Amino acid sequence: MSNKNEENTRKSSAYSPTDVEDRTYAKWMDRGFFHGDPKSDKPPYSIVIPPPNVTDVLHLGHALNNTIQDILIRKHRLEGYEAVWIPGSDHAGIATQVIVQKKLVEEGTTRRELGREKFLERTHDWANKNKETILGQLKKIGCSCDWDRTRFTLDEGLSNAVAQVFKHLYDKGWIYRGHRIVNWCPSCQTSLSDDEVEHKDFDSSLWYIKYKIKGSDDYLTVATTRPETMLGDTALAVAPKDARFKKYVGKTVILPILEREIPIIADSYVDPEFGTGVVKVTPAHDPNDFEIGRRHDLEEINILNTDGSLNENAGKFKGMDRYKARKQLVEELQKKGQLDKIEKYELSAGTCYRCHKVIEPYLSEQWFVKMNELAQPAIDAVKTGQIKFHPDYWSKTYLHWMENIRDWCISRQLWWGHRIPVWYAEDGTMFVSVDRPTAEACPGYDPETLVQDPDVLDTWFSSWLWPFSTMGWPDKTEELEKFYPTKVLSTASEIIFLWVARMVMAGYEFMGNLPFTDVYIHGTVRDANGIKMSKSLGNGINPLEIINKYGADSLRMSTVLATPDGQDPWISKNTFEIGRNFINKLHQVSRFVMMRLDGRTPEINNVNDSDLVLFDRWILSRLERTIQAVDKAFNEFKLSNASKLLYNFVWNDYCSWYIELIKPDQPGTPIRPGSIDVATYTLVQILKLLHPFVPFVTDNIYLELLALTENNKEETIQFSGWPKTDGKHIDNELEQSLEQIQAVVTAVRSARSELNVHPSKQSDLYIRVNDAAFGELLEKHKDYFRSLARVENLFVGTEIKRPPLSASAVISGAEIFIPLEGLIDIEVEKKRLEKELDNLKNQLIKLSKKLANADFLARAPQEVIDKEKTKKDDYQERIEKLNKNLEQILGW
RNA sequence: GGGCGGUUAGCUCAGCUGGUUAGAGCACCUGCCUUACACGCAGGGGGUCACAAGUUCGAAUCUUGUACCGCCCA
Repeated sequence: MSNKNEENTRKSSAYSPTDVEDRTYAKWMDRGFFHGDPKSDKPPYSIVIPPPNVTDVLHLGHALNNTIQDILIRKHRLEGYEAVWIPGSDHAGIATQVIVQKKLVEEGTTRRELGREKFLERTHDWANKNKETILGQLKKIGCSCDWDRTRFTLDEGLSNAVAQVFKHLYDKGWIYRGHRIVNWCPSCQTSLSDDEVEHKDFDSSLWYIKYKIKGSDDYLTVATTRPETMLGDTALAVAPKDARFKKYVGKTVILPILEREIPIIADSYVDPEFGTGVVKVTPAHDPNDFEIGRRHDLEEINILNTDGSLNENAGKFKGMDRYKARKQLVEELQKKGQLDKIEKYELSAGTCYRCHKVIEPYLSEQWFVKMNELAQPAIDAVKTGQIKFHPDYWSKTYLHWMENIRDWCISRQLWWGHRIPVWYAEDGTMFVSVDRPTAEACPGYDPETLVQDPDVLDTWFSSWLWPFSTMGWPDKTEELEKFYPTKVLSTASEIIFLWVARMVMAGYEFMGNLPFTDVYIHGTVRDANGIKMSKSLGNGINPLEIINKYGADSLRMSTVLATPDGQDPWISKNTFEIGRNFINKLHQVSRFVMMRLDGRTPEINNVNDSDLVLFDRWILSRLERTIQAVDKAFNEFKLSNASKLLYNFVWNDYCSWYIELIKPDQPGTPIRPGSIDVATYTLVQILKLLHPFVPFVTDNIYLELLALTENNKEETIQFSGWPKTDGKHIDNELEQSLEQIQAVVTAVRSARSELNVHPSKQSDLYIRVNDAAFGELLEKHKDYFRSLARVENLFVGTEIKRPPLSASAVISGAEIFIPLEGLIDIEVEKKRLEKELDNLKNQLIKLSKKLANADFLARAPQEVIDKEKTKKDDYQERIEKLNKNLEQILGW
């Protein structure tokens, strides 16, 4: 078998995409086809790319996401919109800085040794290199981005936008600086916003620590998941109404080990049901304790250094890592008899979304954005349907977050990013300014002595401006005028909060309008076992590897076909064979059509309705139906559906039936002119419909066809117009007629195959029809379907007699006989008919029961009852005929 | 603990405004290098639609509950 395959591959004319695709893309770029012109009269259609992080090489998730966007862009470009897709990349603050820092360590240095300026130079170099690679990869996929508009979140223009926004919000009182508990990543050594924290479950313990009450031998026992934070305790708290502890409130306990004296307080935050009913209060290391601390005016003792080690407030544990300190501290408590017990406990702890290490709640000075007022218009936009999510259920997730929104911590203790536009004088006076304040802006101070805030802003503080900052905001550009708001934002669900929601808020606040009207949320790519593809697991598939092997068109088509709308696709390497096979099919059928033009000029845009036979009208009907269905799928953002509709239309209707039907009986004879015209016209429509999905192969075939016409100035399919349909070719009756013919063909094929008749053997065919009209239909078109059923002579009529030693088949409205003297095996034929008979009898029993049910007859709509009755009659008739045929066989 | 998805053929998925003999691709079996395509053609086998109860003349489709898988939030 494998030898045979190799042989076939060798002499195969299979489509080979790799050479075609690079050449084609270069031409598209050269001609500037992707440029969106703000001066154009065409209606605008714009998308901004979710900027890939400069740390990311392209993975299948990007391939999917960007294929979706390219499909939408190309579809609308075809439709006559002025389409623009703005590309770019994100500086990815923490992620990038962490990687570059690691490299420095490998080189035996650190960022602090290098200094801020040098470090930023290094990082820019590294980012630039990656940017090139990533954008190059998008080009390989075929993305039709407007590359002249490529932006980077740390661009001068975008940086200016960021500073403007900061000042705007500060002036409005919506940005403030505060001493708050934030999420601290000791590994990345920066704060994180709540949304950058991922909760994970860990097997951990609950430690029960005994605190001795001053001036008594009593102890209060406290359960904690982080015993080392005890060192920062400044109170114990109980529920105000808890009778067990009422007598202790107001007294003090001695903090074990450090021997500090701390008060016992009552606070309604404490849940008397949880643990022992007594909690330790560590205002500097727990957000709830922080609140309690503020209410009771407690001291806030920070015990951690920025790297997660303990500081001087931790006494003898100073300098020790948090986990090492925990172990020693627990041992010591045990020795002192102050550890009551240890219980197993499943702990849900926050981890850093970049390095995945456990974060620490940490008290520090940070910048925050007040979100409540920003959120309101963004909530309304989704509630009123101005912005729609696809699938719709994501709007619930979005609204839930928005309605419970919390202030956004935007400062990061990093170097890589937009520096916070705030300057301080020595006396602590603060100036918020887009650039270093001028002398007028800081009266009484020398601007040169002002020191800028050392921190940078959250990466997302630049990303949330992306839909308009990329178009030149805050300047009033013609791009903004033409292309804002954008149409669709396509992304995975992970960044609905981090990014999508914030863009909506920024859109309303700074542009006074929504940033996009539709949010398309696609699934997350998983491997063949359903595991999320990730770098660390090494189960990812490199899109470039797939492109090299199968071509970008295959990658795109396969990915879209395999991605159920709204669900996670499971993709393995052979998923891509589907696309490859399909593209080859398209290539082959195009070759066939062009070969069979026989010098005719191909029909590109119109078809002459006056010279059509049944099959021609049928494929046109199917075509229009498909166009309508595809349009509907696009309107509903069901791209996978659209791709499947096209796949089926091309493979089944067009290739398997239509092309086979128009092939002449005799090899070498030209195809009927009317039919070859319909074949080329339909092919062109197929190419247009498929172009968004498989841009390379369709553009090339289109141009090959065009080259055969006189009107061959067009250089690409991209602006050639999206197929339109007024439905005038749609004809139900016609489609039914063809289904009848297909039923005959299938019945003959099935009988022959089951009787093991060699495909090359031709045979006669006798068809006894119930009514003359069906007979006429078959008679009239017999030349067309003869070859499909390997028929030599065809006899049709209502009075046809069964020839001796013939195989038979019964379909609705007709009996089919195939004389097979010498070939027919009576036993096999008998079994065949019996099987079919069984099948029908079972169906008939079910139907009869249904029709005997008085309730059914009384309550079901008449239409349904009639349908069932007709069906019953049909089954009964076929059973009778089958019985008769079977009897005849037994007589042979 | 709360919310959202999912559970249909060996695998990945359609079908879900209730009425079809429950479909497709891959895989499998049989035959075929048939005038584009073996990355192909033709034929075939394979599913009590997770489970339970309910609504209904009728449920894969609607309701409720249960189980399991996944995601998000706390």
